[in-house]
Parts: sequence; C-alpha cells; structure tokens
Amino acid sequence: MPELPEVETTRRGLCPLLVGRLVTGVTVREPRLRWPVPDDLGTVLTGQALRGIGRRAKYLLFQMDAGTLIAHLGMSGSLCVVDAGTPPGPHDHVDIAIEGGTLLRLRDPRRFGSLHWTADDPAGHPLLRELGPEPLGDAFDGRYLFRRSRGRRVAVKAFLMDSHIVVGVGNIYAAEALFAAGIHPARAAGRVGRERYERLAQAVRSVLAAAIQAGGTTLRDFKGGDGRPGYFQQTLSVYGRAGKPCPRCGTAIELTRQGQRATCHCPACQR
DNA sequence: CAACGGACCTGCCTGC
DNA sequence: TGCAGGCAGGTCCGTT
Repeated sequence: MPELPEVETTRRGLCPLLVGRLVTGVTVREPRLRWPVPDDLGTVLTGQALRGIGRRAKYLLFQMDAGTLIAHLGMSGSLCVVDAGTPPGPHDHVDIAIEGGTLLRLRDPRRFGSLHWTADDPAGHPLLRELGPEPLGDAFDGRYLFRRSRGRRVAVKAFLMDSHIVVGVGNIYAAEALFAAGIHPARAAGRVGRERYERLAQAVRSVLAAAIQAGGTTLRDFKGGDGRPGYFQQTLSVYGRAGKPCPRCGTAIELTRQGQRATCHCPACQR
C-alpha cells in the first residue's frame, strides 16, 4: 500500500490528532513484524509526550520527549486513530494508547512493516543513515541523477527505485515518472542523458506532489490518518493500465517484468 | 562495487 | 463452489 504520498498523507492526518499528547500505554499483540517489535516498547513510551511527527523516506518519525519511535508501514501497513475500546481486528498488531481515550493502531496484514526506538538522532539510525535525498527536497535534481547514474548499467527504473539514490519512489511512481519523462524503463541508467534526467527529476517531483495533493494513491483500501481514502488512482497514466490506450498517443500500454516487478510503459512514447 | 535473486507474510483475484 | 496458483504497493541481505 504505502508509497511516499501515502506515508505523507498518514503523517498529516495523524498530526492534529496526536501531537502534544501523552502516551499512556502500549499493547503489542503480535511482535513478529519485519523486525521484532522491541520488548520494552511499552516501558519506553509510556509517560512520554509526542512532540511532533516527521518523515524521512517512507519512515514515520514520532518525536517523543526522550527519543524517536520510527515506524515503517511496509507493503500493507496502516496507522489510524480509534476510540479506546474499539475491538482489534485480525491484523491489528500494536496499539499505542493516547491520553484522552484514543488509540494509535497499527494494522499490517503482511507484517512487512516495523517499529524501532532510538534515543539518538534518527538520521543516524542504521536504517536511515545510508538513504539518498528526499525527492521533494533541494538536493534532488536532474544534475544529481545524471551524476549518480554515470557508468551504471542497471535499468533506469531500478536505479530510480534504489533508496540509496533517491528515497520514496516506489513501483507506481517510478512507472508514472518515467512515462511523464518519455524514458523507457529498461534503458540503462548510464545511457540516459542530462536533459532527460532533468525531465525525469521534474516528473518525479510533480507526480509525487500531485499524489500528496490528492491524498495518496488508493490501490485497494488506503486510508489516510483521518480515515478518508485517497483518490489519486484515477489519474495514473500507465501503472495498472496494461493493454489500455496510452493517454498521450493511444498505443496499447505494455506490461513487462523487470526482475520480480511488473512494469508498465508506452512503447511509442518511452524510449 | 554492482547486479541479481531470495527472503519475509497474507489477502485477493483468476482460472481450472 | 472450491481450490491451487499467481500476484501485490517495500526493502534488506546474501551471493555472484
């Protein structure tokens, strides 16, 4: 489910409901996520106030008095705020009880998500330390992509999805950005020119910004932190549209496979 | 160092 | 209708 726009939508939805409040307890029903939920999470969090919610890549950063709770939603995770006493569903693995009678509830059917605690600067956490720049930040542009791609023979789509290069560009938005820039997804990253990387960087920014604006993509059942669904799926040009006409030229969108990942592109518009 | 495949899980959809 | 098989939005890790 979550790509960067979904995570950002979740962050924005949760902020007004949680920031400034005290954690009064933690219930872990299923600690076996991608990494085990820390044993002492309840002990650590209880009694601390939430000072703010940040984001780095697809990690949500819950800034507490004494450190940061780092959350990743994996492929199927979601966070929502419910009234205390709401019975947990089958995959509601963790509840963080909030002062005032609500719960921050983590649901994650596939359990690819994770929770981590750090008392230090989260930027130095092993999971965050090696990450590339934020796609909507100043450090990300065409010049940067051009420089990092020299000599790389990996497909440009895989290059764009490599979190060491740039974070937050998942399968959907990589496909959409490459379409917008007119670049074939299988082209070697090192064989894309400076001009085209300018267009690609711009496309990444605008596709992500538009998705955030729209409240995130809904593939199945994405809900923002406030429980409202995202509506971006209606504007996808190539992703999930195999066999349908390209919105620009009408040619049938092609479905191919790169490694394990399905990829859609227009064989006429993308070179 | 770069590239690739495997691994982690469950739910949902398709087709037999 | 039931069931097997394939597929899904992420990303870390080990091997070549």
